[in-house]
Amino acid sequence: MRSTAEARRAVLLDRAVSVFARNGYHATPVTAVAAAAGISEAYALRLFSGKLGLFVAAVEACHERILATLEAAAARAAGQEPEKLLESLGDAYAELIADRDLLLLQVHAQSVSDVPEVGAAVRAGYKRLVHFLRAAGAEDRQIQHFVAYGQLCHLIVTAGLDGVDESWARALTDGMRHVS
Amino acid sequence: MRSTAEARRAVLLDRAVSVFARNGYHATPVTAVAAAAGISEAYALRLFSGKLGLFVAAVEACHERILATLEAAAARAAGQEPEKLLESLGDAYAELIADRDLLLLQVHAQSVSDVPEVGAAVRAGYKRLVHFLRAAGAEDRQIQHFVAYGQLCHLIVTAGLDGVDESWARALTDGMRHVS
DNA sequence: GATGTAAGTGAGTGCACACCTACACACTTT
DNA sequence: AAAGTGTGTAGGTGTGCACTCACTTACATC
Repeated sequence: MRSTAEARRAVLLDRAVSVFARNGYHATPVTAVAAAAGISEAYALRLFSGKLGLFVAAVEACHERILATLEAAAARAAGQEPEKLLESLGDAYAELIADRDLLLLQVHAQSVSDVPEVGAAVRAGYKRLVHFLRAAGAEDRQIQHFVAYGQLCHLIVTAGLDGVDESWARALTDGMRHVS
Repeated sequence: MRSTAEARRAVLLDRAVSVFARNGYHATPVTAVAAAAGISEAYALRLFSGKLGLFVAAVEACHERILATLEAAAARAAGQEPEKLLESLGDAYAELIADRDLLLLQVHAQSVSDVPEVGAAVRAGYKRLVHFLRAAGAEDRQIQHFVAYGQLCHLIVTAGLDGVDESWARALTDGMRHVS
């Protein structure tokens, strides 16, 4: 027993987020994820009972990490009025543009939402996000605004707009604070 | 000669938008698109020199149709002040939630943007959109807002949020005007 | 009616990939 | 030391799919 299955699952998930983020669900073979985690394809499949299970778990892990980021930012900016807090959270989300992985995976998950299990996971993620923002004191209108601009972040990352130095691209990226 | 190649290409493209919209690039076999257009797979492949060419052409057709929709809305609301005009355009875009196809394909295209040809097509689409909105008199800040909420439409459609009758989902869909 | 050309297809070919089965190893328990 | 249990893998199987090629029609031109 080199390791426990639970521990393997954890590192496999971590790698899965990155690898799936690169090419999406259908375009990444399980071998790629398994190789990144240093285990065999067969074992990876068995640890999550199939490719779909692995992907869904990766999406959930992605949500987990995003929520954690936002919670950390909220804790850091505690005590501010809701307006300022929301802005801090927005900045925190925009910071993820640098990571790319988490935002990319969100987009890939969205595009596979027609698979019931994935769609459910995506909805669950946004449900949690909305609940979190409400608990932070945000109005529904502000939440909608937050999510809309979050989606804009996704576009910026997937289309690589932050690497385009043209006026039209800057119209979309301006004000989206991130260390580029 | 039942038909000209050009005519075939047109109907094939039309079907391709719908069929690719359903399951995305990697998950839809060319046979499905060809069948929907009533021609053989071999011929479909040859008409667009490969699956990738077909997909990119479909994405471009999608942009074409969206721009046409917006231009029509702009013509309808001509003479209004920019504020009102932008609102009309936003409504027009939200109407597409009913169609689903055009918005779904946008998301799928985004998720395959790591393929250079697709990424270029996606960027070209947004470039045209920004130029159009500028010509309509919109400020960059308004354009960014327009696109952000457009992305929110994409989320609503792909995740099927307009079919979820829960409070958190309504926080995201409220005010997005569309005939549901 | 012979020749040319463009439209259109059926039947492959090869490959990538998800999943399975049988087996091997490590470590524990009695 | 024998048996049991959980970790891990090598290799095989079947299938789905993009792409090719040889071939057949439909029409045009002379």
